[in-house]
Amino acid sequence: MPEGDTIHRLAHRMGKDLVGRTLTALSVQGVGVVPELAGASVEGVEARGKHLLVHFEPGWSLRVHLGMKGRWRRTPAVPGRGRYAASPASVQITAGPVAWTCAGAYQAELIRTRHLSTHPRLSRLGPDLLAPSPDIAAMVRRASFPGYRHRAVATCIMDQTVASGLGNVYKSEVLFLEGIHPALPVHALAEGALAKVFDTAHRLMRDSVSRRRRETVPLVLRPSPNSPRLWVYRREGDPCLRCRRAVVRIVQEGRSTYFCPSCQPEDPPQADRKKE
DNA sequence: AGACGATGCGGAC
DNA sequence: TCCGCCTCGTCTT
Repeated sequence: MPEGDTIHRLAHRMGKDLVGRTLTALSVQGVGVVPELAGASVEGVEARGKHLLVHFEPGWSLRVHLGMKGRWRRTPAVPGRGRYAASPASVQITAGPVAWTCAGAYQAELIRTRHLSTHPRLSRLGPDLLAPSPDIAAMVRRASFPGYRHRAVATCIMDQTVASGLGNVYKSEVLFLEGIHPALPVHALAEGALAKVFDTAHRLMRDSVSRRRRETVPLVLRPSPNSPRLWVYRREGDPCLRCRRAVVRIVQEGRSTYFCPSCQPEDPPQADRKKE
């Protein structure tokens, strides 16, 4: 489930495995052999939004974006007998006793580390919601750009150039926790509401990374082990965990959004409703 | 066994 | 705003 929390969790695990080690082998689909990388050491593993970066010692970096279907697996390094050789891996990093193998990545490329700051994808990303203390004011500013203010808040907070790392699951969960109807345009929100949305997103995703599990409903509110771990996501027709009213699913720009019509009213009294 | 839908993204319209 | 991606887990026949 690759949203930002998944990628940051992965970067942490991969970093513990690889940082300081020497490459035994590296293959990136569609990329020829880079002679400089033979025997290179891994300097760092980093997540930026939904992008994973692996930095190598002679000034090269690997950038991988999983898209919806990509997956990483940690496997024992078995020389000459890749377990996943049948389905060509997007990426395989082998160092010492372990290999990290990625299948089905949306994008994978090797680039010069010094070119990262001008990379067409990376340079457009909004501040990372999983930074230790994310620049929320900058996110709010980006969401208020002309042309963005009239978009539905749900669509806006998923835009990776506004804030990076948030995906379709947290989109619904965060708006539920903030009591905001997903179809409201950004300009209709109460003062400070958007900043609270991003702050809540930061805390939810940070907790997911540290707990190694994506769950937004606190344990004390879950009577049985089978109780839902998410407030509204993928719970269409099921009772809202707060008010028991049926959760609704709408499609916004081709993506499902789940919300509770009672807890997230379309006409919140606190909203600034001035006409434009 | 087959249908369906999904966590994301960009290109076409 | 819609669709394709050719992948994979889950649900239905």
